[in-house]
Amino acid sequence: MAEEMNIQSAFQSVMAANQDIPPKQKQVLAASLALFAQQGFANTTTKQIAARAGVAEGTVYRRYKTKDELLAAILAPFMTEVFPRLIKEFAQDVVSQPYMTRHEMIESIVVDRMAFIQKNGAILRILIREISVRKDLRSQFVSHAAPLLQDNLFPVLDRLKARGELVDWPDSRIAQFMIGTMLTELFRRLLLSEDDAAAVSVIIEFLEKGLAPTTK
Amino acid sequence: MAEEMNIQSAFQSVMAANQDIPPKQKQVLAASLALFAQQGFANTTTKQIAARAGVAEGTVYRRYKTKDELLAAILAPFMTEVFPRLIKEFAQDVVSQPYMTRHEMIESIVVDRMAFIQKNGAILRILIREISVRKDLRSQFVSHAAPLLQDNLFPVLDRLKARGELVDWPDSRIAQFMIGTMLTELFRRLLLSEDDAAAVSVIIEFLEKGLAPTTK
Amino acid sequence: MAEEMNIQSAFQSVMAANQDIPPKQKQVLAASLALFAQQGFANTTTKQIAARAGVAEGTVYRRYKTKDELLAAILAPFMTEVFPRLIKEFAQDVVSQPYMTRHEMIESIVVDRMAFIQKNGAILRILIREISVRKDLRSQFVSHAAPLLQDNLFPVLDRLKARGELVDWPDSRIAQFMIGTMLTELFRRLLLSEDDAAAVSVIIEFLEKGLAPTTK
Amino acid sequence: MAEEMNIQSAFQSVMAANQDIPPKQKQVLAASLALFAQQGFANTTTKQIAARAGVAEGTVYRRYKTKDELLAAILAPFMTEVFPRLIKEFAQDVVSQPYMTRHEMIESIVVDRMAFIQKNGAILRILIREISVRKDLRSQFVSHAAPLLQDNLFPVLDRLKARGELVDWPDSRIAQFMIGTMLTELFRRLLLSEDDAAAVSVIIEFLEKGLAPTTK
DNA sequence: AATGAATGAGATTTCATTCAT
DNA sequence: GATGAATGAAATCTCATTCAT
Repeated sequence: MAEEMNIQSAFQSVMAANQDIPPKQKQVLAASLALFAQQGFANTTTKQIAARAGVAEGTVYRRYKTKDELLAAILAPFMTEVFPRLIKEFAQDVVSQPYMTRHEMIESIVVDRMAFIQKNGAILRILIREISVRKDLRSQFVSHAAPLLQDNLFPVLDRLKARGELVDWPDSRIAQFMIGTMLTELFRRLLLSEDDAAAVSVIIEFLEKGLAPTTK
Repeated sequence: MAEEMNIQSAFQSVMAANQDIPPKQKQVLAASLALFAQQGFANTTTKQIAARAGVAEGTVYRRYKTKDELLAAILAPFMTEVFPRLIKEFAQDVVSQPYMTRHEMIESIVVDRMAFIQKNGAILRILIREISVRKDLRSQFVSHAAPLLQDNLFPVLDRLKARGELVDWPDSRIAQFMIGTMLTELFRRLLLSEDDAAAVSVIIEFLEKGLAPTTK
Repeated sequence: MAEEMNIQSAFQSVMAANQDIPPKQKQVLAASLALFAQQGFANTTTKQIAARAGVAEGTVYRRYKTKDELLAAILAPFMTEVFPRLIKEFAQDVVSQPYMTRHEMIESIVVDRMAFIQKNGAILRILIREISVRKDLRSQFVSHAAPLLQDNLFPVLDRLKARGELVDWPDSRIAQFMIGTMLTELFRRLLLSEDDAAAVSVIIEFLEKGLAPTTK
Repeated sequence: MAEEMNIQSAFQSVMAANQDIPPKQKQVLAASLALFAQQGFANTTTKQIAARAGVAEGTVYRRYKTKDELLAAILAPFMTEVFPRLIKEFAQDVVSQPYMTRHEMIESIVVDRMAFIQKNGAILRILIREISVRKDLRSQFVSHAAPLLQDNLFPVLDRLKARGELVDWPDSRIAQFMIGTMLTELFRRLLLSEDDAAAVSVIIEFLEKGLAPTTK
């Protein structure tokens, strides 16, 4: 699937969004990303970041004037570029196939999105944790994501519902189950630290059945 | 349902597990719980806890000698008592009804567990967040939860599988989808800050269909 | 003169304005005052303050959350209490003697104000230096001092002018010369580090002659 | 008055004393001067200087190896050249007119010196502030200025005193009042940010009367 | 038991200065 | 010469923890 090629890892995207950055600054960004994901933002010191990046502590502050800006530099391009692109790419794929079945749609979503999640697990972890802790980030995220879903995912769902391919629940609920189920894989891997290649196909089957229309 | 009555809110459980505590210490515990859930453990200062509890900062330390002990005092009883009881109660219910259908089992699980999640969302949030950041807590949790599920949930799943009531996936995967789906509700509510009374029945239907055996 | 007794040293006033302060906090305030006066605010580190006060560095921040607040704690009571009281006390003295001569007025002003300047040289040095460097402090000072002079000093000057006891210059100019001349003594002492007991009488004579009406 | 033409602005003098300086270094010097005067030396960063000068931060250090040298480059020529020349020029004027009256002398001093103060207010502000904070600068200034006044101003004062044109106070006191009164104008302008063309003549009259011999 | 001032280790941040390009 | 990224020492500030009252 050509689309898959388009999905860049969020880390690369963060870097792309921070073009023309001197190499040491990239190291700082990479170190921050790794440490924030591993230990959490609040538990990571700039000293650790500097050590991991192999730079002096002052260097951490050269481009990003506060630790919070460092977090923003990681999350912002993700929310404003990577995430939107991800959703729009999906929409394009789907719109070009008006007579998609539920299976085709879910497979189309899950395969690419799971690849994305696996590549960008680190940033997603940071995002999820910080969203649950910072009100400002939460509303920023909601105001970014809501219209994206509204405009790109929901019309597709509605069309499928109209054709009797999808259960008749509110779109937000269907999205909750789709996204949530994919994210459980992130959590599973955290706990079991094991990789399961079969995960994708199982998730597809689970969603496909779970979201089938109610048969009375 | 009688069982529901048995499910105490985690906070009450925490308090129960900390019996004979002077009132000020209870206030400290309650304040910590609220603040940890809202802002995260690392972002909460003992000063904030003291203020919220209406006590002096020194008082925070009378019973719990470190901030970490405070976290432990909240999470430990939850993991060692509340959580096990929750699962065992479920097992007892189910074991007494050998010919349960998938629907009955899932309903039996979800109704009570969702009530539990809704009551104890605060502690769960703390637990999930801290588990993702502390390796020790993670292995502690895994070594607690794994046998519990192994001993209580998995036999039930196996029996249902044997009777063709349940899809033939590894138990851990089925548990992942059941627990994960229920937890998505926590996250949904965090983002949308809206309560949906219909959530439970939708989740039941979603799981029931999603976990049905593959029909070929 | 009874009034002289009323003039408290600004340091005592700063302390008075910071009543019920634990002794260590007073030491912090006193150390800050001394060091700011000696080395300037920007050249004084909180480490120096802590060392001079004989406390830990954290103690410096217990009551005053920033170094700037420490400066404010010293200057604010001076501007809002000591300085106004100083001017009002003068006004009361003078108002009770409607037929004062220029000599009497100037003597009445200079004697007490010079005592004040000598006692509070340290704070005045800080105030003058910081005023010349911070725009906010400057306008704060102007908006405090201007009405005070307007209401208390200028009417007295006008009355003397009307009686031909005082040169017919704008009040602000007369104030400039009176205050300025007194302050030159501060600067002289800084440079020569010598005390001249005769200063007061010389200043009185200089002002008395300098501010006499123009004889044509 | 021809002399007035001779008085160059201190900035020009500073520049003159730093002849053969590449243009970028001049910009650095000018930026430093402006910023030190506005914000104080300690509150000005080399980054600000570089930005204001329109050069890179490294360039600030090409000629002046430390920030202190930058201050020295501004103040030194002022103290060693501008200031001495100012006083000597005055002396030459006066010596050539042995029968000067007090009015003539004061006018001769004040007119030119006030022009000087107005032109060089920025440097004077820096000088005064730093003198009050640095002991080395203070003694340097005293050892420079004292003999200059001793040799050039004091003989003139003595001659006038001998002729009964001037009050019989110590020369240092008379100098204090003359210089101090002129400097009050600097401070007045800082506070009121208004220019008063009449200032010079009022100051002359004030000094002339204030320094008149005591009449008994 | 409770208080809250004090502590000091350590975190964040600043900035004069250096140095490779 | 000029640049600006990098440095690291030192400054400001935070906060879990202790302790005298």
